[in-house]
Amino acid sequence: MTGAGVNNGLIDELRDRGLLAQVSDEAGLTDHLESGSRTLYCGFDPTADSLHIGNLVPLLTLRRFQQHGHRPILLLGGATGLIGDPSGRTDERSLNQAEVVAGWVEKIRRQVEGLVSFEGNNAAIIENNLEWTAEMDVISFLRDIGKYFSVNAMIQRDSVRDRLDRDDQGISYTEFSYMLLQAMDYAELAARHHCTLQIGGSDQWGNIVSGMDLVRRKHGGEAYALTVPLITKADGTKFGKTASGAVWLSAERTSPYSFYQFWLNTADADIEHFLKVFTFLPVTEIDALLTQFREAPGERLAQKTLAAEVTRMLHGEDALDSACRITDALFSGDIGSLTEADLVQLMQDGMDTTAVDASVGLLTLLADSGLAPSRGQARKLVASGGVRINGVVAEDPERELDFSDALHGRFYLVRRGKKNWHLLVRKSDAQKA
RNA sequence: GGAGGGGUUCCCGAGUGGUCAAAGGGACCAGACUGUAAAUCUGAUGGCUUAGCCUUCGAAGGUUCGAAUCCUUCCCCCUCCA
Repeated sequence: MTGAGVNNGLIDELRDRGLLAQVSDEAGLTDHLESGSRTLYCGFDPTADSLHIGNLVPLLTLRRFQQHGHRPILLLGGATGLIGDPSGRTDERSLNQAEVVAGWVEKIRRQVEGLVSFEGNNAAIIENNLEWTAEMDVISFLRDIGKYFSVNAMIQRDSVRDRLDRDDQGISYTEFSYMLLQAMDYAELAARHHCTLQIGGSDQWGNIVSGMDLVRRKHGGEAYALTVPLITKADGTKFGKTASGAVWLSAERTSPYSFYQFWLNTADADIEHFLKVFTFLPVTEIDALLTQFREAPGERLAQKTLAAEVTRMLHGEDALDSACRITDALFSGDIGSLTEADLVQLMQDGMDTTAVDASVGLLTLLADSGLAPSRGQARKLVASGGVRINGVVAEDPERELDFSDALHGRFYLVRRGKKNWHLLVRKSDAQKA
């Protein structure tokens, strides 16, 4: 990764992995990439304090470019995040406070730092577009940037036209201007770092092309655009969502265990696709793995490999170990074999935990822990046999959990359905642990 | 501006005075089967101190023993004409 040599065949590899949605000039870009170490960028707007797994696709694509000898720039949208990208949105966004967005930028910065290398000749760079937009005055913006854009062309963009065509939604001038800001980023990075390629999700095509045009017009420079597909699932449901919401990259929002479980639950129909997109295993190795997997699908070797690879990459070896440990403990079916240390470990490894002083009613616990939406629902859940305490189906909804029959005298492992767990621990011991 | 149509529980959508916490479908949840998969089958899906009670059908009032259903005003959406 640190070498000067540039590997060829990157574009072909991206295509093999299903990572190529659109390219502005494939032959030209291929030559460009194979004739030297280039600089490319991808922008990430802070819309929350963490990125989610949808962002992983362009993020890992940057990493692939870096492995092929190119220099990636991670552009954090400290400015664009204040405006709101209309792409793919059917409604106007509400604006976030500037201080809040600035805080998000910092958190996201720390997140992306682990995914690309900052060593060597093609060390990654992190930029924040607030740097060159915050001080810009309106007149300069309109004269130096705005002059290059035709409103006639802008309103033809899908992201804008979708909103203009709607009867119930318009688009504000604020969001309409978004593509100018993004285009300006490309031009700025071209000037600062000789950046010649912007990548992004396929919904970004319009914005990226705008930037490419601006670079060419303003600087007469070389500029390319490439997008990766939005990830879809074979069953048509939205990728990246679970019952408890989006899957985040931050360990605070989505624990490494939950993250591991998300990948482990990948459908057979999606597994090849996901292995190619989300791991760095060579395609030949993935093919061999799939052959083995298809001989014994029940072993779910492919899912386990995917989950391990991605979890290790994002959260590290230790987090992967603990995720595997929790998984083994919970799904081996033998709760009674867990040692006290194992249970303490579960708690430390991020399992949802409630600590109480003495005793708590089962319904109250189910409702308060979020395992059930309400006491009434909890009651029905118990009636349908969907709740287990320490591995045993709970039959009495009025049951009091008073630790008389707790694991090691202080733990209750409560399970809803197959995959939803909650740990109840006696409070004095929770502090000690 | 004129003429019509409409806003129902997470979504779509039935319901035109009591038998309505509201058909049906989807989604989601649980159970069975399985591989912590898919498909399939079964059940559940407003809240609660759950054989009962309380709160919901755009909003606020009103009629009535009783309203999602009738009346009044208001808000919002759609279609056609100008």
